[in-house]
Amino acid sequence: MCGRFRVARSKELLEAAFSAEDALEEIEWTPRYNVAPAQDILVVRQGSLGKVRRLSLMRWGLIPSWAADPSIAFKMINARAETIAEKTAFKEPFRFRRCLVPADGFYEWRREGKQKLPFCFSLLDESLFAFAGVWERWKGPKGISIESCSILTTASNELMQDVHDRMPVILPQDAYDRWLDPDCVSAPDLQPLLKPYSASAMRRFRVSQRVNHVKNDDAECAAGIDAM
DNA sequence: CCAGACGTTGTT
DNA sequence: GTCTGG
DNA sequence: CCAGACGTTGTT
DNA sequence: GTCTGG
Repeated sequence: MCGRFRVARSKELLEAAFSAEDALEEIEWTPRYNVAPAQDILVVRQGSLGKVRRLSLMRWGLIPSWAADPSIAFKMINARAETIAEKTAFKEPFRFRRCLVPADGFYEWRREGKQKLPFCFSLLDESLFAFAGVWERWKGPKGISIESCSILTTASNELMQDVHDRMPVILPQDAYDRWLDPDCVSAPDLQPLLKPYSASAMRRFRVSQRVNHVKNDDAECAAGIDAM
C-alpha cells in the first residue's frame, strides 16, 4: 500500500515537470520528505476545455460526497486498482475525477517484532514520478467544501515483495495523457494503465526510523542507512 | 419498496 | 448519491 | 502509514 | 483493540 511519501521538489519544478500551472498563484508549498494521510498534497488535474493542466492542493484521504463527516477519510487513503471501477465510493471519481500525485519516493515498513523498519522506494535515477490518483469534493455544513484524493494501489513488484504485497500505482509518462483526459470515461481503456511499475527501474534502501514520526519532515528522513 | 452500506491494510 | 440486500 | 489517545461531571 | 490526528 502507500501511506507515506516524499515530494522533495519546489512548486516551480513540479509545474515545469507536469506542464501544470498554479493558475491563481496561491499555493504555498515547500519540498516535503514525509507526507502523511490527512495532509494537503499537490495534485495535477486536467480540464476538458483546452486540456489545461492545473496544480492544486488537496487533502489526502478521499471523503465521498455523501459522507456524513470527513472522518471516513482515514480509511480511504488508497483505492485498489482491481476493484476501483465497481466500488461505490470510487466509481465516479474513477470515471470523472482522476489526477496525478507527484512524488519522488515512498515509504513502506517491515515489521520485525515490535520494530517497524522503514524502507524508501524511488526510481533508479531519483527522478520525479506520479502516482495515479482520484479525487472528490465533499460539501459539509456551513458551506464547508473539501477536496480530497486517494492514491491507487496494485500488486507489488519483485523489489517490494518481501516488504509488502501491495504498492502504489506509478504511471509512466506516456500514460499521463489518457489518465488525465476527462473525456475518457471507459474503465477498459484506463485499467490497463494500472499495473505494477517495473522493478528494474526502481531502487530501495533502508531509512532511519525518524520517518516513523510525522513531525520529522526533513532530508534526513530520506537518507539511506546501511542496515538492510 | 426501505434500510443500510459505501474502504484498505494487516493480522488472526 | 447510488447500489445491494431483504 | 505510524503515534498516541482512549472519559465524564462539575468546578475553577 | 480501535479510532483519531498528523
